[in-house]
Amino acid sequence: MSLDFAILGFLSYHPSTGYDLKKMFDVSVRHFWPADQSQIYRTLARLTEQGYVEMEKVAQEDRPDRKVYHITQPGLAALVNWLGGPPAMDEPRSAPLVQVFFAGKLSDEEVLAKFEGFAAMMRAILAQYDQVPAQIGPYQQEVASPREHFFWMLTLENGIANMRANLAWAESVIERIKNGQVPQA
Amino acid sequence: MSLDFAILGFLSYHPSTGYDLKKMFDVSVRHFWPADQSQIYRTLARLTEQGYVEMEKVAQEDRPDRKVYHITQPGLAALVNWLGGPPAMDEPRSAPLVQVFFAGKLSDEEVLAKFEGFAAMMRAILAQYDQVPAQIGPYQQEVASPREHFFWMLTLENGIANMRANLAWAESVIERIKNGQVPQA
DNA sequence: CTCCTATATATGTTATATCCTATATTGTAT
DNA sequence: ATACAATATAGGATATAACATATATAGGAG
Repeated sequence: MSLDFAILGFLSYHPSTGYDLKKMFDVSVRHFWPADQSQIYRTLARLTEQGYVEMEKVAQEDRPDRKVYHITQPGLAALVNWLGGPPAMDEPRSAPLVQVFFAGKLSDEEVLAKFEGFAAMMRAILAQYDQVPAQIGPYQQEVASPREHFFWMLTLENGIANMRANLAWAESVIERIKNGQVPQA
Repeated sequence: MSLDFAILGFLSYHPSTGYDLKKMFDVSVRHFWPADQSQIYRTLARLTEQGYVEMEKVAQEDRPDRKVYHITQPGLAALVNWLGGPPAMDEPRSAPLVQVFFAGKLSDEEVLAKFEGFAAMMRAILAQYDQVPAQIGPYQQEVASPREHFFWMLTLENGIANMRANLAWAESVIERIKNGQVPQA
């Protein structure tokens, strides 16, 4: 469902092709809503059926025709309705936490390696976040007002805040393992 | 995939029925890996085909037979292999952040209401977390060593740390809205 | 006396998502 | 000379999940 609205959101900035949308996804919302290329095309087809978007073929020499999608009035209404509606709730799914939950099965050495792996992953993600502003820079000028940009940056702030909390947690666990504060079986 | 290992993990404590598993899920890992009842039964069927679990029918008077599943040697090996393997990575999906990303379409009043909704949700989740230790208490005695209990509590710690970071973020946004620090269109 | 909850399992349908592959052409790098 | 990346779209297969419903019985609340 959120994919539908994310696509409508991007189309509300300006008309785009599936290919364009994929690129925009990959530099912006991918960090909290990754989208497969084939999924974008299929969703575009469905949104067309629902009357939320319309398509115009733009012929090109040499390359396949571009199918440029634009949002319709009902589409814009649906988008604003969802945005202004109740806060979206989602069931969190975290495979890493499942590993932690049952990590008592492992030895202290294995657990230490696991948490050091987590910490490394989290640092890598924080490093990726650092590059986001530069990546969305081009789109910012082309597409967004300062107001829109502000909200884009809020999602980044949220990602950073969460990842820092996760890293601090992982580091505290590493400390406890090293200090022998983990109960033995 | 994680559901498979979560089920194997619980069965590694002691044999259980699908019904038992559902109850254990709902008081423990639900906060980071919710599982549908029908999904548990289907996964149990698949794990049986794979030879990771085996089932024994226990006849009961008056009620349907219990199908008690226990983990096999290959199942335990697969579990430990996954736990000790590379850190599980998962693509995060956050519908609320999609709403934030496109929230520039809304008025300041609507945005304020939205973030106050978020903050209320987060406080409710933190309140739920407070009750988790009491909920898993019974299982703790019956099933887990202090070592296992330690790792259970680590997942709770992680949830609390993340949710506090989220709440601080939401509150800081609310402040900025109230102080007129949000750029206008 | 009726309704709800608990115990216990299972299927059908739909939605969603992932992965792989196919098609077609141009430009760039090795 | 050849391979790879970019532009552009799309379908098949598979996996996962969500939601509703079905079966069957006992016990307690109102």
